[in-house]
Amino acid sequence: MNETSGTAAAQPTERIPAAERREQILAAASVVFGERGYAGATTDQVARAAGISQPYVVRMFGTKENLFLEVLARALGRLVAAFRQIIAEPREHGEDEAELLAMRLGAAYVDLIEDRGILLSLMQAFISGHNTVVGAKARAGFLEIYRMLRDEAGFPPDAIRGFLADGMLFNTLLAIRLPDIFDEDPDAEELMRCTFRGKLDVVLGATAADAAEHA
Amino acid sequence: MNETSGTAAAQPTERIPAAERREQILAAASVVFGERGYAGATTDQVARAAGISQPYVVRMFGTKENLFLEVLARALGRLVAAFRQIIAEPREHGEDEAELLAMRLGAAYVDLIEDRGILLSLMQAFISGHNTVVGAKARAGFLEIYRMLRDEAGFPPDAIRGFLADGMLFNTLLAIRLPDIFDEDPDAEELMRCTFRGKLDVVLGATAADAAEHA
DNA sequence: CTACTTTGTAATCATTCGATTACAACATTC
DNA sequence: GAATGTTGTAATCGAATGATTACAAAGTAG
Repeated sequence: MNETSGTAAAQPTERIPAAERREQILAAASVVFGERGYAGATTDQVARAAGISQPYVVRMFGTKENLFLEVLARALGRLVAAFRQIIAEPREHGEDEAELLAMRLGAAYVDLIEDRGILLSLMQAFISGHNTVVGAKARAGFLEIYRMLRDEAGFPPDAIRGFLADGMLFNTLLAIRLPDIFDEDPDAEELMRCTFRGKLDVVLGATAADAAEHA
Repeated sequence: MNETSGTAAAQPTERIPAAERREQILAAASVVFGERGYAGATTDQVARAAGISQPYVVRMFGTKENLFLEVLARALGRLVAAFRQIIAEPREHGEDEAELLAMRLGAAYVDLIEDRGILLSLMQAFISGHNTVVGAKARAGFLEIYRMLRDEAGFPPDAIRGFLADGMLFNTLLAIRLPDIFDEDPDAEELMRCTFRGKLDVVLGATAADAAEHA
């Protein structure tokens, strides 16, 4: 259960209320699961990212699967909350009302990348459909988003499809780490630019900050 | 290295030329990796799906990582071949020429689901960007598709984004196994229908055949 | 028939990893 | 200042898994 500890100082670990520690672990687990997937991540990696010992992670969440389910629920909660806030905002009615709302929701979605791990762990859950329990939660979560777009945002079917499709492409380009090869292949940046338009700076800012954090 | 063997008869395993056996393993691995991901799949599961022993899989491909890389290359090859064939087809020029080509490519993409595992293992590779060697191949593969749409199909940026986005949503709904809950939640079918339009029958046919095969 | 190559498996090894146990340090209450 | 609860870790266990080894059976060449 070892792993070469990074340069981060291994302080004697201060005592912290369980609720607060819980959120720390969930935040760390979001990043780790988002990067490596459910099966690819280890509880030890999560523990190290959270600055605590591996047994503590397991005891607090029972099982690794349970931890992942909570990460998924947390990510879904953040996403839904962000969307609902946009939808609830007062907006003037017009012919392009739906289009404007879609733009705002899209911007909110892109901004979610700042909360490192949210979108990636969501995506990791989405492709775990084969897993009985994780898959069920992922399907339910996806449908919740669908219903929100349909009922609360009032999107017509084509708008829903277009919005979800853009989101999945966003997630994929994020997961595949296209910015990592901007130097080697200019097409990588071109594809990112053609996908994100003006919002590319936000994405690059977040991924660059993450890369620096990793170094 | 055990696992409850299915009802499939465990024949004494006939001797088969290495090249043929190799393709069998790759086909089986496509399905297994597509369902469970790179980290989630085991070489033993691949071996059982191919009807041979686990050591043989490892010896033929060296490592699990190598096997996954070959699965990825094979999937990418099939996709590129299918696209190139459509692009090479003679077509009359008109104002909606690009749109028609996009429709045909989209149909070809959906049809790829028949070759079980191709699209899912591709998607699994796309979200493995964190893995150094797999991630590099996945990025290169994605960019190859991008270049094909841009240079060979002659798509404008917006068409590329739309096409790729639809494809990623397709992959995601496929991976999340939405058809599994058509009975429980009618919204699941509604979302599938809003995404695939007329092509839903093709998708359902393929996934149903796969489900029956699993039973 | 004998030697050699190809195709395949059984047995097993070393590692990894999730989980458990036992215990320690700190805080709180009475 | 005991007693009790909270927060945390070290040590370790058992199962899973990728990989290796040794071996067998079938084909092929001479």
